[in-house]
Amino acid sequence: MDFLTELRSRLRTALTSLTDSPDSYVEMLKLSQDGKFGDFQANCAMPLAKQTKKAPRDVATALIEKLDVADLCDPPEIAGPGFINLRLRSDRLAAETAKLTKDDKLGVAEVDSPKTYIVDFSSPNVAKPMHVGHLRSTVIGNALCRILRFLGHRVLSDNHVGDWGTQFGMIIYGYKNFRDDAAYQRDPVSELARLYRLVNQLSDYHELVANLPKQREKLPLSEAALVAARQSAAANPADKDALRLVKKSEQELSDLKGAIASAEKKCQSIDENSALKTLADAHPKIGELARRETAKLHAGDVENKRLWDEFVPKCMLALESMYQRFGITFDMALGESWYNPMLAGIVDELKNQGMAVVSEGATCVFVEGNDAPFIVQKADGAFTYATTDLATIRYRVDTLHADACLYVVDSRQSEHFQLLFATAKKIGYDKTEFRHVSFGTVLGEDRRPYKTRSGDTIGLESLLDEAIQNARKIVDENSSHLSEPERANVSILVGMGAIIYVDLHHNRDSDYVFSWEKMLATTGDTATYIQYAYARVCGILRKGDVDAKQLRSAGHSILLDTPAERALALQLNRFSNALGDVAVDYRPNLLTQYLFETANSFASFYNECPVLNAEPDALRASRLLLCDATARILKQGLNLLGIGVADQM
RNA sequence: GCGCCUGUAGCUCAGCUGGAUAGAGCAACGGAUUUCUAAUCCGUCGGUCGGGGGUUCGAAUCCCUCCAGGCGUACCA
Repeated sequence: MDFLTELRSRLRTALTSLTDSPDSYVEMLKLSQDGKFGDFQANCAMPLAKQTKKAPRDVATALIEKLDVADLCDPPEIAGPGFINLRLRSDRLAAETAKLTKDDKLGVAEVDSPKTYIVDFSSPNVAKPMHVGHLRSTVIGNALCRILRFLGHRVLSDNHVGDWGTQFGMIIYGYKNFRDDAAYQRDPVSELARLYRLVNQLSDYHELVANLPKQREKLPLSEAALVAARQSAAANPADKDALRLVKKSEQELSDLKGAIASAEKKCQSIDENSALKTLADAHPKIGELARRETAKLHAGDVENKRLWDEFVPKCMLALESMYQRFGITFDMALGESWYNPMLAGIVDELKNQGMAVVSEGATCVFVEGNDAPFIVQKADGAFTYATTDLATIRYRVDTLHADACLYVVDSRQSEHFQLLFATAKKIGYDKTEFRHVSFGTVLGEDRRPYKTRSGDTIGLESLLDEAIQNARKIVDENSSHLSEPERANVSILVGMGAIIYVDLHHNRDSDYVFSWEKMLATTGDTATYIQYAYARVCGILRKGDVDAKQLRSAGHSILLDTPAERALALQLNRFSNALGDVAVDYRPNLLTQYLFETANSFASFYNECPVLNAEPDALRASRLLLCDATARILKQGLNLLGIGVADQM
């Protein structure tokens, strides 16, 4: 039973005579932060006392009188300034735990009013191989889908792949000019990726070469500005603004120097490579020409459309193999191209309604409070991802009847989503929950975005391979009792689990530092720890030759006479609540935390309470039931995160 | 310039719709195994929650301000 939710509902009833707005007070009933304060604590008497100008302890006393929890808790106690401490009755906790051990859904009730969620995640660019930057979106989005679905919602996962943008023009241009037919026959996707990188690099080169003189001209100006700022600050040491100006000038100068150095380095790498240099010289307008290929594709050019039709399925197939490794399937993968036919209509509508105006040649929506425009059509007539995203909203709400649309996307795009949602609301989509489920960057040990030493982004494929290889070493050290195929299987589970868990266990808002050492640590708060706990439970059930189905249906009672058993039982009953917490603000880290605590409770129990040798039989049966329920919750919980388990490891 | 985010133990991070002595993991140190997997458990050490003001009976949490860092900011997505 979800005791927290039940107790809150009881508290709500008790509060009705004391306040008209019980909601915020009900929330103040939470898990105790310390076992000596009982299992739950209600902190609402103090603020309520302030409102009514009474003594907090008197309010607490009055509240307790109204609070009907005698069937659930020992008599409530008032402590300190007016905390109400609640401790569950052991008989009730035991009875509810017994019920949970027999429940297929492990005490998780389906939500009263299911919603239709569209979860937009992963969304790689088909032109480029997936890299570490796609990891978080993929992993967080998948976890949210599974959790919301388990709670009883209708969930549609959508891979909104980038298959229509500027990058496609680069591929087409590269294919027409630089392709290696043999390589394309052998491995089309790698060849296309190579062509993309090449065109991108050459086009960058020309842009940098064109801009370098301007930047170099700025250098003396920036230096002079710094000197002037320093002089002014020296003349007025107390002037804070002057000091600030010095810092700012220093920053700007250093940024400028950095930009020039980085540009020079990039140009140099081309200049020194005669083959690349020859190509660069032969294609001086490559950037513009690639953009033109995109425009032709969008305009329906037969040849480009044919190439697009040829490339996209190959790319999608390659992506598919990646998702298979994660065990992810999408309900749909409607890429940008799918919305193409609707874009002109969207812009027309915005114009007709007077919401979009032409500014500096581009068609824009201006949202109050934002200086930057939301550009729905560029000066050259091309549509942008803003247009596509509006069309997507229209489809998701009008056709798919979404109650909520989640976008699991990098936090750097927050401004885009703010404008997108504001615009959607303006055109009438004001009943749907739109939510940018944002997340931070994966950093390297140097606190810069995670890259290889040479500065390339790290491919996801090789990252996963490396994780599994590293896991294999650990498995070999620890599991001499397993056969070769078993070890290989466990290595995959441990390696993949490590990557997924590390990502999910951080608060999604924060950046995190990627570290192999921490991730694959065999101790502490890791996937491995939880997987191991699961395997240990399985070991007990296997060794005892326990028929789980029979065990569950035999009608055994649960006995909770030791602290370890009681703590574990309480923890098992929290599963439902933990999942609910995830759904409130789309935070999977609350589930990783719960699972770690559960595995931890089990480990203590395991240490203190013998199971197979327990006597009498009633105690043995009770402990076996706790083991079985623990295993099921750990397995189900990890499964909701996209992480697998093995019975032995 | 404007906007968003971040700053918590030596390290990596939770906690942030205000509540009791600020929590984990790692690292360090000390214990536990004739008993179901020691990839384990128990304990110790460790923090003026970036600084300063304010609101409050009560602030890591809310407000103001300063400092430090990251990101975004008109035709890439």
